[in-house]
Parts: sequence; C-alpha cells; structure tokens
Amino acid sequence: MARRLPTPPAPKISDAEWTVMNVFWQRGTSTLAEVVKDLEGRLHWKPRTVQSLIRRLADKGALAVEAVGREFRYSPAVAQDQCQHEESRSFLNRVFNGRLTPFVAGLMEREDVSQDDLAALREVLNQAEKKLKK
Amino acid sequence: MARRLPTPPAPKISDAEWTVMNVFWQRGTSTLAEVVKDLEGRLHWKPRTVQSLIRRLADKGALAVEAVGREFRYSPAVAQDQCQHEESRSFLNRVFNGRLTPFVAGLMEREDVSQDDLAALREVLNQAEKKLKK
DNA sequence: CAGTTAGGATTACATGCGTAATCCGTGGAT
DNA sequence: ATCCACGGATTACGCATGTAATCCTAACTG
Repeated sequence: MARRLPTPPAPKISDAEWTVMNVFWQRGTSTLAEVVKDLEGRLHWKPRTVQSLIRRLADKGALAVEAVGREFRYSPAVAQDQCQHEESRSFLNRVFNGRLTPFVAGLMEREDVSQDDLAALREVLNQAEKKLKK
Repeated sequence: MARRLPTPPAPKISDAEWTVMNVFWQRGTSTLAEVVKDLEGRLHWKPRTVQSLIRRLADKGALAVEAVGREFRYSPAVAQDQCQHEESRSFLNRVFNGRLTPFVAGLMEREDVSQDDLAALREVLNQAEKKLKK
C-alpha cells in the first residue's frame, strides 16, 4: 500500500529566482507580462531578464508551463512552504550550526520587534508546545 | 566628535566559505593544517580545497593573515555576529518577505522543538520585550 | 498590406563558486 | 647531501548566476 514517500527535495532556487517565485506564489498562474508588471518599480529588471529567470525556473521544474494560444501561462509547480522550509533548514545549518534559538536571539538583539510580533511569536511557541505534548 | 559610523557591510561569504569561517570563529587564529584537521572526517575536502577557500576569504577581507616564520596564521577579521545578522536579514527578506514570525511558525510546524528550546525562546522574547520598553 | 511590438528561443558574457591540480621552494627526515 | 612532504602561488575548469541582447514570428495598428 502507498507508504508516505519522503518528499523529494524541491529544485534549488537562486536569489533572483526567489524574487520571481514569490510573485507566482502570490499571484498564482501568470503570464510573463503580468510578472513584469508586478515587479516593475520595485526592480530595475528588464523584461528579458524576467523571462530568463522564468525559463530557468521552468527548466528546473519550479514552474509549470501551459500554452494558451499565443502565450504561455506559468504556474508554481512546487509548494512555497516546502521551499521555504528547505531554505530555512539549509540557512540554519550553514549559519547557526542548525540551531534556531541563537538565530532568533541574534535578530532580536539587533532589530526591534513590535509588540504584535512578540505576541504572535508567543502564540507560535504555545502551538508548538501543544503539538509536542500530543 | 566620533559619531557612530554605520558598520560597513561584511564581505559576502559563500556556502562553502561559511563552513571555513565557522571553524575560525570557533578556534580563533589557526593555520591551514589546523583547519584541515578540524574539518576532516566531517568533510571530504582535499587540503588544497581548504587552502583555496582560505585564500578567497583572505582576499575578500574576511580573514587576516600574519606570517609566522614559514607559515601563515589566519584569524577572523569580521565579527561572527555581524555576518550572521546580515545573512539572517538577507535570508528573511528573500524567503519570508522580511518577516520573522512566519519563518519561526513554518519551522515549528515541520520540525519538533525540544522543551528546552521552547523555554530558551520564551526567554529571548522576554528580553526583547524588556528592551522595547526601555 | 506594412510597420511595430511583444513574447518565445537562442545566445551572451563576466563573475562567483565548488573543487581541486600543478608548480615551486624549503625545512625536516634519512 | 638528498629526497619528500607540506604550504603558498598560480592555474584550471565546468556549472550557476545575474543580467541581459538578438533573432524570429505572429498578432495588433494604422
């Protein structure tokens, strides 16, 4: 019977590609023009550059491509939270020897966090504790 | 009078280079042989590879070099916590739109955190709150 | 219909990165 | 005195990345 397969690792996404994937995760299926529009102002990128990045993402399987008439429509083909988690793990391992606490502590020492964020974080910890006990 | 200068950004450190810098931050001033020794077993790297990485780090100003007789002794020339913080910021911006809470929440959803860690994190939050109020 | 334009395909191109190998000189081993 | 191993200096080399430009074709514009 179908055992849970270990999720295969998502394709490796470079810095610039993250910028593009973030647009897709926010907007869902989109065309090149839509992504370009979404990025312009925030970014200096020429449309060709965006196209290159989209192509690379499609090549590495992070975007699915569907031809609609003349154009292509691209959709995220990997889950945002999975990619985020893999990046998080690799970041913590590289920079903080895998440990979460020093990361949070370091940030809080050097940046101000709002009361709201503190409250939200406390809630996250409470949920985690509940999960542990279960 | 000496105003606080905005700390100049630390040199950009690549993945493999982080591995090496971590050794230096742990050991302090070291020779090539010592670093090689420290890494061997954990890593497949040939001594030449370690030497290349050390050289690149020295070139970009992350390590200071001092000739002692025949050999060089290398020391960290950038602060670990500054590098960690810059990496942390850039990671959060890239992957979590700059926000800490979703990062922590995502991790806790997918990984188990020990009671000890939870307690430590709560303490970190308390300190942050105290700092805010000040 | 002719010119313009936008998007896909192909190509570019310097730099950085991971991972070394080679060359050279010297201090230690024999 | 000789040879070797080790460290520094130089060189290598393929792949990824950031950032596009060119070329081609089909649709839109007048």
